[in-house]
Amino acid sequence: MMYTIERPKNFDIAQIFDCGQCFRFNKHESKENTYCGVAFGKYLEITQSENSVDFNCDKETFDTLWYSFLNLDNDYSLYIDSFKDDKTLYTASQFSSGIRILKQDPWETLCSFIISQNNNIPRIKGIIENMSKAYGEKIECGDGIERYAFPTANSLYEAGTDAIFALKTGFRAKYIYDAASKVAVGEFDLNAIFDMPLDEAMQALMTIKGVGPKVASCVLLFGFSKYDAFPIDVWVKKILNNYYSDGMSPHFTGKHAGIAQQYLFYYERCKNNVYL
DNA sequence: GGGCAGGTCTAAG
DNA sequence: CTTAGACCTGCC
Repeated sequence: MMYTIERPKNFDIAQIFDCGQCFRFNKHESKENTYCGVAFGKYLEITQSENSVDFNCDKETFDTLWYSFLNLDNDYSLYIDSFKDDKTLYTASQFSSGIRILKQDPWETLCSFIISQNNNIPRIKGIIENMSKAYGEKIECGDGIERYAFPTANSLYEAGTDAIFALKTGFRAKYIYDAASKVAVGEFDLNAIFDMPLDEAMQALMTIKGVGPKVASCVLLFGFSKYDAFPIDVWVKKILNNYYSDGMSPHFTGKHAGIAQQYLFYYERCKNNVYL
C-alpha cells in the first residue's frame, strides 16, 4: 500500500527526523531516501524523492494522521521570511529550511523528553525502544518485523518505578513514574494543556518531577504545537552567547520562537559535526 | 579512568 | 533568588 504526494516546499525528511525533536524515527537500513518509525501506534515509512514523497499507507490514513503529524498545513517559508532581519537566525533558517515541527503525541513527548535530560541521543533512543518493547502494544505490519507502540501512561504506572529503572532509565525512573502516575490516575490532564497560554502550561508541566523549563518547553513545542515555547539547551545557549550581544533577540520571545530555536539548534549541531 | 550527554533536584548561602 | 553538587548509564 502506498500513497504519494507532490513534495511540499520546506520538506526534508532527514532534517525533520534528525533535528532532535523526535526519537523513534530513523533512516531506513536498506531503502534509499527513506525514514521509518512508529507514531500514534502506527508504523510509518516515508520515502522522499526530488518531486514527490511516498507514504506506506492509504489516502485516508495520510489525511487523518500523517498530514497533521508532519505539519503539512503550515507554510514554513513565511516563518523563514519573518526572520530576515536577524542575520544569524536567517542563515540558520535557510540551512535548516526543510525542518517541520512535528505534532507528536503529548504523553510520548513528555515521557521522551524526561528521558532526554542529561543524556545523549543514541541512549535516549535505546531506552525508548526498550520501553516500547517491554510495555507498548505490539503493532502488526505483516512484514515479520516486530514493532511496538509507545507505552501508555497507564501501563508504565502499573509497571512501577523499579521496572522503569530496569529499562536503564537511571535516576529518571522516579520522574517517569511520577509523570505516568499523575496522568494515569487523572491527577494531570494533558489535554487541558492545549488550551493554556504558554506560561500557565509551563507551570503546569513543571509540577511533574523531573520536568524543568527545558523539558517543559520541548514538550509544549513538539507535543502541543506551542510555537512560542523556546527551549534553551546547551547548544542554543552557546549561540545566544556567541552571536547575540545581550543574549537575546525579539524572535526568541515571539510567536514563532520555537521554530527559530529549532533552526538554530540544528544549524549549530551540524556545524559542529554532531552526528545523531 | 574521568568526562560527557538537548537538565533537574536538592541543599545551602 | 541564585548556585554548586549529585545523578544512572554507556561510549569515548
